[in-house]
Amino acid sequence: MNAQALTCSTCQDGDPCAPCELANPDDAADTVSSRRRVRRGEALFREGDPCLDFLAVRSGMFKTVITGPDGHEHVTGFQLAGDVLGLDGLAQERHASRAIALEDSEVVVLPLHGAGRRDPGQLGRLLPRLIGRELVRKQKLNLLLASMNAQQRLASFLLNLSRRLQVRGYSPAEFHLRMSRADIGSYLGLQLETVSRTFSSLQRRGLIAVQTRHVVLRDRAALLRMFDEIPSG
Amino acid sequence: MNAQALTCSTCQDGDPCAPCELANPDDAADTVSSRRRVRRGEALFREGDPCLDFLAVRSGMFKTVITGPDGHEHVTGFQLAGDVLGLDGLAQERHASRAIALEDSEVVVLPLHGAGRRDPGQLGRLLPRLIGRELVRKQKLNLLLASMNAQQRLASFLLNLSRRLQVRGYSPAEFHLRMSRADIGSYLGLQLETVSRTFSSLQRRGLIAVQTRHVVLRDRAALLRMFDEIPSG
DNA sequence: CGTATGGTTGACGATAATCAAACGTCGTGG
DNA sequence: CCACGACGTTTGATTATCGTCAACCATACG
Repeated sequence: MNAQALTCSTCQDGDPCAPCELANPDDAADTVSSRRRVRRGEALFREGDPCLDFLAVRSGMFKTVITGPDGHEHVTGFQLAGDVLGLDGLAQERHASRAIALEDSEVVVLPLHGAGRRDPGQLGRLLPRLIGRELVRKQKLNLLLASMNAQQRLASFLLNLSRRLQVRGYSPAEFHLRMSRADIGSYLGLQLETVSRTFSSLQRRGLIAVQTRHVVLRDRAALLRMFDEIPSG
Repeated sequence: MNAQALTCSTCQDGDPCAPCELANPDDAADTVSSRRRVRRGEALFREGDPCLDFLAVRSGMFKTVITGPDGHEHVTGFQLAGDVLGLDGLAQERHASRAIALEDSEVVVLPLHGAGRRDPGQLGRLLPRLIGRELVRKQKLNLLLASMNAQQRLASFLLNLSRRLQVRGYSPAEFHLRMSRADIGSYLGLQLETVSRTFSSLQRRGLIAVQTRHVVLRDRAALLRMFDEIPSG
């Protein structure tokens, strides 16, 4: 009944909520151990790599990918500047996913066991909260994958991206997609052709304007209304 | 290419992996603050409830549920004895989901800020690992929801449940489902009719035997082989 | 005994997957 | 500079899977 219960202050719509994790990645760690540049297409880490620290995106954008039992690849998320990467590595102290830069990017390495356990620092205190958010987000993505149609999924994706860009000071109405249709499809559980068709459909209906990777959100209200459907129960 | 990279030692198949979290919930906390009994159908906590501690199942079984933007409910997981509940509440110090007992159950309350921050105790040191696992599990569920068909989803579900029961000393080949077809469907992103049909189909093929909620896994190898499909790429 | 809840099965239709072709863009090398 | 090839995108035609609607059964419970 109470749909609001699940939405945080910046998240009134029905999509996986991912606001800026760390306002300024540099501030988060007491000691920024190091930085690293990653070129477009390169992997920041891979499945099985030891995970002794984790990473915050300073600039650029990443996708995280896991490999299914049949060898098929699946995109589990997209990370913008300020987002934290590699939290799933906490389970085994080995990364469970692969992170690939979608453009030339820079990351900050945040040591997990930094200054010892006595003072976990800002970061240590933040950690449960960060992971909690990640968990909530994945849960919402589960909901999306389990119960939404193609249009709702794509609308959700665009609104989510829009909000995250807005938080970072970019235009929420007009932006450039850094990922391919195949990446979006993998993330949303759709084939790339379906993603393309759904883009076209939303454009015909006047809700957005698309030209390959350039997107304009024309009717945000209508996009939000796509989640008001009558409950099937 | 390397599908093994994602599977832990007790998890060779392609399903969301959820082994026993805490061998003995009583041991985990330095001080078990309290216990609580919950009757079948009752909620242990609800969305928005303050989340100051979290909970481990001592006996029985739970389902966790979130509510979508359209008011539609979605099952996010099932928790057996030893599993931890309420980790998604760490994000906001308020629960993001609702936990409902599928049978008369008992839980242990584990204080988050127990004996102060100086010594977080076993539990404190375990926490990142626990949440990490949860994250990995949700990620695998995402993969399932995004890329598997009905038969694979149900097979995955049954194999997962089987392994978790085995770890707890029950028969991995024959068990009783505590949740309804609707619950399974919600969890797997299928309609309850499809769940029912898929059960029947697996039975016709000789892979399982089902009678309402009683399940026998007849051909585990064949169930596992369902994930060897040729990658579509 | 009757009602309610949950499960099975059938018929049908809709949505998205698949297969296929054509087009645009970008980067490289002739 | 232009030509070529690789890659990504769009669109069409067709198919398959799953969702929807509906009827019917089984079991549990008051």
